[in-house]
Amino acid sequence: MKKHLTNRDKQAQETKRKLIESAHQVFLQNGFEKTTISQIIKTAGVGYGTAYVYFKNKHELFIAIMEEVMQQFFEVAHQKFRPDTAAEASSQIKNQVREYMNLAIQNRPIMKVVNDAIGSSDRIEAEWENIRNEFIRGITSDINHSQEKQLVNTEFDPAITAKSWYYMNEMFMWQLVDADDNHDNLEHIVEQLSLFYTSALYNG
Amino acid sequence: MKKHLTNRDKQAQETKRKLIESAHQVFLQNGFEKTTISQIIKTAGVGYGTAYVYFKNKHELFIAIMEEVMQQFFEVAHQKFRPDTAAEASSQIKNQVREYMNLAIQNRPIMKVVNDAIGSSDRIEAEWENIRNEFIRGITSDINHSQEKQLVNTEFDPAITAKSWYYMNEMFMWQLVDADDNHDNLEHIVEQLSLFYTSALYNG
DNA sequence: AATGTCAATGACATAATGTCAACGAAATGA
DNA sequence: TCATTTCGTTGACATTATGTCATTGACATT
Repeated sequence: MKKHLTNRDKQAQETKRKLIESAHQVFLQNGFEKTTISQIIKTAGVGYGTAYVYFKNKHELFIAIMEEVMQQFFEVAHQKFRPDTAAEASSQIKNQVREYMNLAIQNRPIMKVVNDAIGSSDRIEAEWENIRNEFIRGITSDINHSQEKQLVNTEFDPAITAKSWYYMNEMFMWQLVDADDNHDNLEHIVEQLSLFYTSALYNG
Repeated sequence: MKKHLTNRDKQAQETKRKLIESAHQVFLQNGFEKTTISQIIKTAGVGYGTAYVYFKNKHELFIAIMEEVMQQFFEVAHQKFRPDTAAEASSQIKNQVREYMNLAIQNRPIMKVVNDAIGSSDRIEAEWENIRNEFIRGITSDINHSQEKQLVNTEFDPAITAKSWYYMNEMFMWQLVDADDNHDNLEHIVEQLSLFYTSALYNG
């Protein structure tokens, strides 16, 4: 049974911190694939085996780095919206899309690496899948409520419609992350995506 | 200057064919990542270096295998539709979606590997990007025509709308490829996707 | 002070890639 | 027919990365 943090414990924490920080730096510089454990431990100034004391492999190390951004996405995902009119829906949807895209753009460097990493590792892809499902769950619930309020036609299957809508957004998000010149057309994309969605569900 | 195929040439052709065939088999069995050159050449019964005579690396070898399926997708992509009424549009869209999904399902084993491979290789991703762009180009042109015929509101940006619509479809396609139990709900998905799209664009 | 614990280490075994000098059978031509 | 050239084929090699593990020694405990 341990009571207080010993110096040894602090030292260990510090080593882990150095590893994460160095990994972050190296991942941003070289991308996911090209980054090696050797580069990371060299930057951190620790021995090779040390990395494996704290992380099972490169993927787990990267997931530790992803966590911060992931958290931000979860927060956006949890913002439910409960419009009472079609006009309200339109405006709220537009805001949520804008937040989602801005979040990605503001974290562009790390999001680029995340994009790499998703392709390279089932483990990391599963991690992103969590975010995706969180969004889809939220949207599904939103559609259900809108249907109960007679704002949306009940012939729409909430789960499938939610997926469709989320996928549209995610693909554009990755595209914004990739490109470097999207400050001008971001708002246009937000408008068009929202128009598509609200035209389908909240008109008619 | 060569005139006729020498025996040597035929032998070389045969070696290349054996490599492609063996690679196909091994890729289906082990997926893209886990397949190694050693496994392929062992199955083909040729020497290690031989693989590198015909293919720069594993990726290029896989692209040779993808080509057949790619061709089929290009064919579906090139089917333009030019509806004169909203009802016609709805029915034609539904058919095209169904064809796209069926094509993927019928080639499920290799499409699973393609999905792996896209994540693992920029070269292969670029190859798939060609198909994607071909679809998007076609859809964009379709929307333009529908707008000229006053079937679709001109506030829709054809390029962005086309991308949104295509992305929706592609994501569901990959999902159908992944899962094994989609014979029952395929038609439901087709209905819902088409409903989403036609509700947004062709209703008013 | 003696003993136990555990963070840290780097050499090793393993595995995959891409290259290349050399082999030898087929093609050429005299 | 035989000598010479061409070129498809080969596997050993150098290279590079991964994950493991026995060992070490500084720190904690008694």
